[in-house]
Amino acid sequence: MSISVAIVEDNASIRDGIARLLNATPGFRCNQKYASCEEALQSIKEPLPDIVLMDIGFDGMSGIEGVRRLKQRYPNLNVVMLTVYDDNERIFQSLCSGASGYLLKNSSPEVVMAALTEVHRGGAAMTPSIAKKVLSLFRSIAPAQTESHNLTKRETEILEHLVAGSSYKMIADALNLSIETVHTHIKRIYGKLQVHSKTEAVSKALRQRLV
Amino acid sequence: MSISVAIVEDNASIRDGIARLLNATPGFRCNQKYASCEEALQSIKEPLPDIVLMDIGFDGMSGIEGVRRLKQRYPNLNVVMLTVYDDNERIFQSLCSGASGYLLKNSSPEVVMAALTEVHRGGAAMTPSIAKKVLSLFRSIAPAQTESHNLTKRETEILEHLVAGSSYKMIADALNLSIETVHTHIKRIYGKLQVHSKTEAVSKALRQRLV
DNA sequence: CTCAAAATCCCCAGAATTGGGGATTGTTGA
DNA sequence: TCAACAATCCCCAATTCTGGGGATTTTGAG
Repeated sequence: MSISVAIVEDNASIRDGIARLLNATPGFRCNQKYASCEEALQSIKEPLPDIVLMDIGFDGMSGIEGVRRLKQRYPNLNVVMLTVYDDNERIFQSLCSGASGYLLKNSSPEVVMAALTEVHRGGAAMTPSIAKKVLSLFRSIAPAQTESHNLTKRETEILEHLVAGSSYKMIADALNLSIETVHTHIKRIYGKLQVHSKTEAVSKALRQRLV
Repeated sequence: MSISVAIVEDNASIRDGIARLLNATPGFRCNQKYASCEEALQSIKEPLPDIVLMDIGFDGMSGIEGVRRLKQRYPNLNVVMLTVYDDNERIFQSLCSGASGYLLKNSSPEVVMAALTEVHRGGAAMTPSIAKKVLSLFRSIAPAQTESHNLTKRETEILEHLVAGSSYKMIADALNLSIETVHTHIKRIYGKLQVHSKTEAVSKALRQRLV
């Protein structure tokens, strides 16, 4: 079965060009074309396309807002941005809104096709220059280095349950332990993390990526 | 001028295989091979290679620590990880340590060569499955989401104190409120976040970047 | 001004958490 | 082999939370 692609792009000649290209390429097909996000949000429905190719620069709703709403309605839908913008803000917003890829319009048709194939396989695709910026953004927002608290396996396991919001009793049931054992483990966790409550432990665990 | 590549890889046959492959490919050359990070850090010097291909799984210093030190000494050096590991933690640490790419060892030689070319051009390279994880990590550490559970200002403030690990009493003292007021606010927060304990609230707050 | 929402405060009772104490059984590395 | 450590379980008392009820005062938008 070929990969079905929907296009959201306001420029008619670009839109039709891509559609023609897709339909002329074995393994791809395109039978959904939209000139705006509003139109796409209104008209798109089951059966969903495998991938939506989304422009960003629209007059009305931006492509970024479009991705957000599409992903909200169809969380498993793959959306790939195809745009001329390569500024950090748009990249950042697009990816945070759930885009599975970010391609520049100067990419060759082969690169775009390859990217669509990869996304369809469950991967993500970015042109190298975008990837570079993503890594740079990544580092800029990365949290502080995690220090080691050498928690034991059991302690880590219990900490995960704490993060999930479980009570002593729920943890005991889930792990087939007595509540007192859970109590003991948690006391040790508190000692190692230097905290005095579940909330502090959860906060520290999440912030320092212990779980 | 061809792209010069240094290899850091403990398995001799893999190491030599990649070197031979590079030297047999027009546009590439490899005349620096190291079996450990220690060796690489000691022996590598001007003129630097264009790219270092770095394994992760070493007996001594890990490849991640290796990248960190290499980038510390030569900030402009491009390091690309080439490894079998695809867990979030190693990916995260590698990229934060300054790697310009992350490839899996099951990648075809063509893909590796293409990636090296892109990195040499100033881009970054990841296999699609890694890119997917990077985007997922990216979202998980991204700053504040505007999407909210419409907590009021006071409620958000109190939620922050909960995340900091404060008890009702500590919050009351910090904000000059009665404990009962704190109690009331927290009850409302629980309702809005759909949780039933401080731990759950903290976990949700941190995961959804509400604070 | 007026009304709804936000913010403040109070009581109660059952449940949960915290921090002490202690103990036993395996496992494991020196 | 033996000490260190992980993992398991128990008791107690003080404190803290949680989930129900209320209630009043401020504040902000229309």
